[in-house]
Amino acid sequence: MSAKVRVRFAPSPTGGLHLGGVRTALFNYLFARQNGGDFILRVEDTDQTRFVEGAEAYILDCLNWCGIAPDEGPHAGGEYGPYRQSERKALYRQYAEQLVEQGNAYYAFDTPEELEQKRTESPNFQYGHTHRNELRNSVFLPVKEVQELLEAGTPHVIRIKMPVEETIGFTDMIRGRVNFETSTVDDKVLLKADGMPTYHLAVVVDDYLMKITHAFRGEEWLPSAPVHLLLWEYLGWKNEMPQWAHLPLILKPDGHGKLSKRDGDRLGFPVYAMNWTDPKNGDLTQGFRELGFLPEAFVNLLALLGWNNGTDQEIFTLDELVEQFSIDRISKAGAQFDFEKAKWFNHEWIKQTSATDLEPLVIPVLRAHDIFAENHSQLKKIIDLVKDRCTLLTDFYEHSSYFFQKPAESTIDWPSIQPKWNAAKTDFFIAFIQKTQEIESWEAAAIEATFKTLIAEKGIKIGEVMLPFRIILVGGKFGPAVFDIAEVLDNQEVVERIEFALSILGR
RNA sequence: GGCCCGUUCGUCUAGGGGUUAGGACGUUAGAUUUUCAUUCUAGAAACAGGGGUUCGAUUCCCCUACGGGCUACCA
Repeated sequence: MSAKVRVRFAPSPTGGLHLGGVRTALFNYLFARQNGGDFILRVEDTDQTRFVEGAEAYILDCLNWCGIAPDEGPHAGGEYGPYRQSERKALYRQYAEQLVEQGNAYYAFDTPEELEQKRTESPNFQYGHTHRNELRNSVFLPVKEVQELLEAGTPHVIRIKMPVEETIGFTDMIRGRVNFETSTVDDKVLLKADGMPTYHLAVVVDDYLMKITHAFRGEEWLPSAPVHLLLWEYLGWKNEMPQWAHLPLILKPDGHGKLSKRDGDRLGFPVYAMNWTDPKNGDLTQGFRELGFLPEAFVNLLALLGWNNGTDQEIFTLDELVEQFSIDRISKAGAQFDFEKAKWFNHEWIKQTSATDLEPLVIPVLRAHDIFAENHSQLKKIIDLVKDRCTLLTDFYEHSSYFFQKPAESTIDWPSIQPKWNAAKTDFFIAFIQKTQEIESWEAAAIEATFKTLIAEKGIKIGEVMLPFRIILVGGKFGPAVFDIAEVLDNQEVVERIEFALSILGR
């Protein structure tokens, strides 16, 4: 009864990994870790027409980036493999045949075109008890004819035979009791004509074979639960059925409906965890990672989309989530995704991450703009100086580029200093250049003291030269404390920037 | 259309038979920052509607409305 907890994340390798997918994986991971269980990755690639090259490796990369790598899967092996359903193809047929023998399923020879025809004729057409006695299947056709069709190798599927007038239900860990009338559900295909199982058969067989104890999946699966329920029962595995939790959907930020990749494109935010390039047309879709999100922040914001710990705490580390996660605090209603809030999470995480931890992530951001910061202690100082103003990792470029590159003449905010410029100011800065040579220890406090002493000597107001000084150093009205900037820039660089400005202002 | 799930500020949510219905994002206003951002303080902002049950419902029940999901040989 107290079997080891085993959960699985079972994506289809059909493209980029969506926010909702990562959240499902995350909840699986949290639950497994919390209970000392196993977290399995199972690749549901039963639809050959939708298979996309590279998607599986990409999914794994995403999980690794998030820090929620599975224990078992095609990448890591395990006792319950193979972990790709395409490689398990041979396994499924016997179960489908068993169901046919038991009378819980049947062969159907109708072609997709025939069914399409039916559906256009009557919009509410369902392949179920109301129609199955008029279609080409082993329920309706004489035994002999069925045999002939089978022997002739006629393409066919196996469909579940939904019972009439039965109420079937289960207790969802999030929603409580959910009941269905079996007559309202159609006879789902279990085994396709190509011999591959559909999701319905595969999920039940594999969850059983892989000894899954708890199954997390999106709410969109709730309507097909009765099919799965029946399968567990017909296959004789009812007592081993996992407990289910149907997670609330992640919705579009505007209007309503499930969040999709298109919404991200339309509204200007990522939906995939990492960059994804469609191998068919080469289209690149930007991911959270490349946009400048920290994995800790990404995981944090996903966890809070539909879950909270009942307090005001919003910032959680993965370890804290593992410790505090609980299914009964998952909300029932769908959550609209809010990119502004997502950015807030990232900002918080950047602020609380040390310069040492940030450095390896900032280096590539700068390198993308041909800035090669080789002085590590200087770079860390810069990171500490500007990280409070960076919402995304990529913001480090615009907030620190002036440390590495002299502001270009064309970008300097001359209008803010030129109109009030005068000989006294020129005189002051020339004198300041001299004074900087006497500063023994080039630190913000010493620079400031020298600056202020000189102001007193020259009898000018500090307000008249502070802003010009800043603009001379960084090019505009922005940035951290000006003497901190001067310290990081170093003596010679400060002098050069002042001399350059004077050469323009003195004209 | 049918079936299923859901409904507290614009958004994410806490709460729960009697509360000034709390927090966060965003927003507004002030303060600090001799720059900008950060930060701080304050403000506006919600229980979908109707019936019950009850001394009392936002909270429990029912109905309606609205929203969402599913209704493929896709997952």
